[in-house]
Amino acid sequence: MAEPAANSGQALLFLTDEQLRKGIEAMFFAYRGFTADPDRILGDMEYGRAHHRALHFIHRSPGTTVNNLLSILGVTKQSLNRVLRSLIADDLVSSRVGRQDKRERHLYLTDKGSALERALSDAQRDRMRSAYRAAGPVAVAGFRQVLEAMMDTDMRRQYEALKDRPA
Amino acid sequence: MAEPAANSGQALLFLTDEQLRKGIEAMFFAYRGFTADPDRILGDMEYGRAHHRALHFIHRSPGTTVNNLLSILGVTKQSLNRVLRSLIADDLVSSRVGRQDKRERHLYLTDKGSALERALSDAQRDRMRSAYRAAGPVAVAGFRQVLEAMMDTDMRRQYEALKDRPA
DNA sequence: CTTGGAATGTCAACAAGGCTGACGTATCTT
DNA sequence: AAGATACGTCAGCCTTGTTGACATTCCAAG
Repeated sequence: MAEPAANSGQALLFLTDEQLRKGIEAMFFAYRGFTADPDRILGDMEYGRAHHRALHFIHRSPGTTVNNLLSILGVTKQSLNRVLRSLIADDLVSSRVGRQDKRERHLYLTDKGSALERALSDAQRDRMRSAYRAAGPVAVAGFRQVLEAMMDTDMRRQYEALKDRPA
Repeated sequence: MAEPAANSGQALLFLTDEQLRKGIEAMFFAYRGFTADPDRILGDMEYGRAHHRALHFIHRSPGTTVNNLLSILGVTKQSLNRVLRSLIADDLVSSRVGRQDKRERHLYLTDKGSALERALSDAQRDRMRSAYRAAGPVAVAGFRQVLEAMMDTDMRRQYEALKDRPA
């Protein structure tokens, strides 16, 4: 067990290795569910989960730059570039040269890209909604609290920056 | 917004698209943190996340068969086989032909395998523990509830089967 | 007892999507 | 004019997913 009996030994049972292991396995199985629906939709096309992530965050922050997206997704530019190239080639994403800084490319979803993004996020949201509904508002608050505490500080900053955006 | 105003319009604010989106993004960023520490350890070796998963579940269910592991991990047997082959070659896992059914291979961790499994799960547990501690027991209960509701039914069965195992 | 089907596991080859390294180009900043 | 920054791209590697083909073993029907 992880905790010494020094801590008045009663309120800390949720920190036992056993409880932590259950949390770890719950994370593993739940994440599979979390990605399953969009993956199913994408499986029929030439795209994958990486494309979904790019579409999601471009949707969230229209006009974002490549560098910005890079730091949110936490991948290398070569990796992102491969994805973006195909999205742009297929007219799901448009890339516009920056007005102030012409080195930057600002990314936007096209109508076609918005449609796919919506289909994917609808599927994912449906599952999330039914999980939320089943668990109830108190559980949901706890869910978010634990997840936020689990992030790296850098990621949490990215997350917080997006969190309370208008829409 | 997702919910019609029909539902007495007050207790269901946690089911708005906005709230669901935050949950989705929290899942994304938290999962990165969740895997970051073991990944860092594995990055220095010739192994990856797939090896970690195999070690974890063999540790959990010593003597499990390949087929069993397959259904837990949700990958094809060919994919798992590659991982197992290297783990066996490096003497982290031992594979014994079944006594009753000689088609089956029963999998066990060697001492070396146990040591690596422990190192990886220690790292992951440390992060989980500090997240749990930061969020508190009520939040943790909610966390688990939502995750369980998010799983596919098949996965939930796998999860439940492991959940209350002795050790 | 034999034979065919089902189940288990292995090997081979391919694709997606990460990674590093190196380089070119345009643009901004000093 | 020089250096830094933003972006794109080529080449090559690794992990980890996929399908297809095949060997072994078990079991049940004839």
